Amino acid sequence: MASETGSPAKADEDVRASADESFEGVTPDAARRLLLGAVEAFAERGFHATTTRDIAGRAGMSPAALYIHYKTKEELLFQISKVGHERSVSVLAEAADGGGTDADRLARAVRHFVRWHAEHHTTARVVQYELAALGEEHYEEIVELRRRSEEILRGVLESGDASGEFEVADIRGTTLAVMSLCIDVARWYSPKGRRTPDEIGTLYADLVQRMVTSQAVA
Amino acid sequence: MASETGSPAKADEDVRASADESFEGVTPDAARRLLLGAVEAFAERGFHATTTRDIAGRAGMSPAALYIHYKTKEELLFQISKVGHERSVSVLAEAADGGGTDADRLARAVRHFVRWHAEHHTTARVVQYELAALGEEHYEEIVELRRRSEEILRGVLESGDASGEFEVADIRGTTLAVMSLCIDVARWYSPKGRRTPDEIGTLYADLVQRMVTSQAVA
DNA sequence: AACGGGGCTGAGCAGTTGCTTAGGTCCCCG
DNA sequence: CGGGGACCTAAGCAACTGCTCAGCCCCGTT
Repeated sequence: MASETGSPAKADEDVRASADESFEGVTPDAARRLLLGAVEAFAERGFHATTTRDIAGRAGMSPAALYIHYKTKEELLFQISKVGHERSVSVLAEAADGGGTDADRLARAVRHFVRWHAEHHTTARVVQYELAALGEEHYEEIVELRRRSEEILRGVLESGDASGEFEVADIRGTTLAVMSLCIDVARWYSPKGRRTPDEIGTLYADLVQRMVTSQAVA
Repeated sequence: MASETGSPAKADEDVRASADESFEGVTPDAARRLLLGAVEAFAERGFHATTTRDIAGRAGMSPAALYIHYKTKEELLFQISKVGHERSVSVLAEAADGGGTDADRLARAVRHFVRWHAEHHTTARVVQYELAALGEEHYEEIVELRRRSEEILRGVLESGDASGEFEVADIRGTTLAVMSLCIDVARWYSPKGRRTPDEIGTLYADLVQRMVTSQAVA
């Protein structure tokens, strides 16, 4: 907020810290700066309330420069969504694929997934809450990625349930609930809060663990 | 776990029922129609992507008519947010205040809160995800209401933890998690889905129950 | 019948939006 | 040296935005 006339040399570390290293590979440099500016702006104000002038300004460029690197404003959102989703899916997949019991895999998956949503809450907010602004084709492509993360999680629950390690009455519903829990972190997390991303991840992993474990009957 | 059936299927068969009976008291009629139109539009496209012309159109009126009943578009959002929050807080409070063990109170609270978010998902979506578009003063007022619902839930957890009925390591964190779970229902729920609001409420109440209960040590 | 006022509309204003276009600068290649 | 492509800007267009205003209709009161 309040950086309309900010010095161009300014918040490079700021942007990098809050807005992600996931876009490191994007070239040329100007295209990456535009992406980072867009992530920031979309997360702060939402897609529709963000102007192309704002995005270009954050990247230290004129409004017209945006259209050299991206066809439309929506394509900018799509790139963010795509890269962000790919990143989060791969975080989840890696955690769930590791060895150990199904309980281990589940705990690791939740912890890492949550941690990603907290650490990259700026990107995650855009990724999770601005989907509706995507064009139809782009939307379909993203939905496919989301299906993947749901399937990964469901796979762990099914495996644990089949082996008797878990006791889950409604696997699909529980999967959805766990996803909700993790995703919603991006909505409320603030680096100023009292908990670190890792602490939240650990807490949530524990809560989820309890959700799927059979209870001592009172 | 008293049976609190109430009327069997008091669901209004009106198609508009999805858009809420919470605004029944709003008069005159035109003002209410505008509110309902705004809820629909905001839920579909988001506040910033919705035009005053769209809202007025849904209410069957000319764009200018909106300004007879509301000062700005933002005030429309504020009214929706306020009424919606008041409604959801009162649903939560009523459920948590009822008798029974703390486990009963918690289960009832989650079930009713979730059910509200599913049944009134259109309103809930606006209420929960469009806050950022509110003006500063209005925003503060709404945040206060949200604090209330968090406190109600935390109260139940604290009570159950103190009495030994629950075993919660991190009460604030768990409160937040439960709130997340319930609220996020509004984001993904669709009446076309395979689950009824009541089924989701019951499932979630069970999941939360497990979250706060001490585990059988394997 | 005359009045008055709330409810509503058609027309439109000033400002903003996403995006385009014509032209400039730089640097790499021959 | 000169040509060409990548990159960027200033200026601006057409469309749309939230919102206003003069005036019309309708209805209960006098």
